Amino acid sequence: MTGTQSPAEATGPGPDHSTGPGGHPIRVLLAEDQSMVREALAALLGLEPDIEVVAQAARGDEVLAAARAHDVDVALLDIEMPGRTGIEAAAELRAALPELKVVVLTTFGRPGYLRSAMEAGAVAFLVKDAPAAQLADAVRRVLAGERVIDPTLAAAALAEGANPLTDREREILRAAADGATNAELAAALHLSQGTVRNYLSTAIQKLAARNRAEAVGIAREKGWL
Amino acid sequence: MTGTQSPAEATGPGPDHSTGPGGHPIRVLLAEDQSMVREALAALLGLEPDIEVVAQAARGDEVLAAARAHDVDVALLDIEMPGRTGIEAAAELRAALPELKVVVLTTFGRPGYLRSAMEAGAVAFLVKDAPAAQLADAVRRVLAGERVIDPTLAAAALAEGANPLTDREREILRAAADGATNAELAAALHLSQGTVRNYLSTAIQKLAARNRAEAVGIAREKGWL
DNA sequence: AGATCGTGGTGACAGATGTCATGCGGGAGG
DNA sequence: CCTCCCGCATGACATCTGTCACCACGATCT
Repeated sequence: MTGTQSPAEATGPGPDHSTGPGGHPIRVLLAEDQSMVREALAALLGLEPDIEVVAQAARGDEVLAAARAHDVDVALLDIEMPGRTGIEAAAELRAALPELKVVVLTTFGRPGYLRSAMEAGAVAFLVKDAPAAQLADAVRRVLAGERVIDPTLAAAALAEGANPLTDREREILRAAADGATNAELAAALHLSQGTVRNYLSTAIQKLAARNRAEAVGIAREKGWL
Repeated sequence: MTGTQSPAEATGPGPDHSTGPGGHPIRVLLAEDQSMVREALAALLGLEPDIEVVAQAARGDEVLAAARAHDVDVALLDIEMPGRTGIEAAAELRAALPELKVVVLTTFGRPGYLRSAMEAGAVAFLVKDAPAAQLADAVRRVLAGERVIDPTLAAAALAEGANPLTDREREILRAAADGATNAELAAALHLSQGTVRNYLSTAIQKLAARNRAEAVGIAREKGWL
């Protein structure tokens, strides 16, 4: 199925070839920090006659400007990016360009991510280990007004329930993630050591962990960090 | 801000690297667990007239069989894969098919990974946030007998020095990574609790960490885990 | 033969961590 | 109004963790 020609550059002068649903090719913004992956995805989408990658971003904080500059129909956002996460960028896009359809694309199918993405205004959520064909498919479907979400993940997200951690607990757990001691956490967050230990203790119990390290692992896995 | 210049393509008056050993297109095996990324990379390589992706693998333990079945010239291996890491798969390939050129491709430019990859017989080491053009380029160059390594990373790998941890220390640190307690580690590894603590203590000191959590983080970052 | 190193162990000790009871003040909601 | 919950704090207590000294065996190297 890789019998296509046209090695034209993705960001190059787009000749109007075959038409998409709206009459013009679908204009896509692709945001992903790893260039090799980003350009590979662009190549993949470039094989579709009705899709055109008109802009690329390597950082979350470049997304909004790029979307504005290129009159984009659909934005494909990776979550893990420097500058701003794809989720934050999605929220920004929704505020500034409500017409734009946002697809969140991620390595980790964490239920908490799905939840946050939907709350940030995304209309599709794809994991990178889904078949590649789903990517172009999702682009077309969101433009048609559909939402695209892996049903398994959706079920998992509902089953998990919401994040049980309070803001403070999450903040402290995040700060503790890289091995800081209680004293350092207390200093960094302007709290007493006892308070830090209390928050950590309740977080550990809420997550059914046996110590802070496991708590960090669980929270991370569920996308609650 | 990846200013990729020199998009020189194979049709130009360059060196004679437009075909594989027998005059046929270069036969490539692509191993990467995330289908979307794998198929996207395949699409990218498919744009090159002298390269053909003849086999794909989604798991490390499928690599050898796939390479054998398709008479492959170059194997492109991701490191993080289920079943077997790309590094382990590289060692396996060198033992079974010494002619085959192995390119290791990874998300994380950890010096320890580079070192392990080279020891496992890889002849090229690419990070996924390098420009996409380097991928096809590396494939051609390894087939021509060159080694392809990012000089910055090579310098970092030399500067880091070798992994200071003994086998046992690494094993215990790895087991401790997800929050197990000393008692659990002792039980799992058939050691006494005191021994576990001794090993952990020396590992913490070797890595200049302040506790096991930080030690795990440092070891992971350097690719020593 | 002696020195070194990795592995495995013990005992002791200080300090870090996790738990619990308890207190206070403020905001949200019945 | 009163209660519940969150943020913040303290003190006390038990356990876990990290460090240190010291021992023993086998392999390796000089």
